[in-house]
Amino acid sequence: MSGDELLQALAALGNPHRMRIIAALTERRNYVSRLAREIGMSRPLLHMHLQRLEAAGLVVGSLELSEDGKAMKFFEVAPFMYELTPRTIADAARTLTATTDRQRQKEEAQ
Amino acid sequence: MSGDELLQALAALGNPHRMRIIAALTERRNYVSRLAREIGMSRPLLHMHLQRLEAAGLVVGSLELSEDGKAMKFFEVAPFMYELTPRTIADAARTLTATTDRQRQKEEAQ
DNA sequence: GACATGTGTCAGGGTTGATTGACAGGTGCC
DNA sequence: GGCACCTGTCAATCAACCCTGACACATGTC
Repeated sequence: MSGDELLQALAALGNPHRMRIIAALTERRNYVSRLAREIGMSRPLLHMHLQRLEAAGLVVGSLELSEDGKAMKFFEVAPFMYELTPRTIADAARTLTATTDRQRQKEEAQ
Repeated sequence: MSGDELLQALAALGNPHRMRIIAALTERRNYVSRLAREIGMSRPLLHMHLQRLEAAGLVVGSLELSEDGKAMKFFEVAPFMYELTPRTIADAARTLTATTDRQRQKEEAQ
């Protein structure tokens, strides 16, 4: 596992809304509109958070067609297991390629 | 461990600079100015990141006096161990008290 | 006194993230 | 056609985060 991957996962999990989304999807897979109603979040906002979680590989979504022909995007949690200790963080930091935009700007300016 | 505590730790670790800080302090304890030089970061910026890490309980700092009388703040990593799985995240989410500022604003407005 | 080292903090500006409301498109049903 | 449900995205706004430069204070040395 690369440091960038762990970084993305940690950044995605470090948000109360996204933690609650993981909790909700752990109980059962769900589609966007219903999940938004259940956890009391606007649909565009939930959509954004799900994108971040999916980009981090923590949830997976699949567009399915219900029996009555409606398109419904179902999400479920991806099985993951990260062990966080000073050691694992240090190892991951060594493989970090992610330079911040600010650093990139500086390098390009030279 | 409370959900808020885990949330703060994850938010603190989900940043490349802070991951590198953890990595550097894992090798040896260090004081702020020297650490800033070694990892190529401005001292005020490092100071801010160290504050966040300390607030999350991931590092501990102690103000010591060197032999020549100068005050030096040493930091070292605190031993921690978090196991991240859908289950642990879901459990932590259940004990979350952290409402976002936006939510707090709404509640106060009612 | 000037200089080097260490500490901390502050205001300002730039970038990213969070959030909402409105819009577009699709299907099936009455 | 109108309504109910589903999907997506967009602009605009506000908060949060990130970052720098400059300041103030302390100590020891030349």
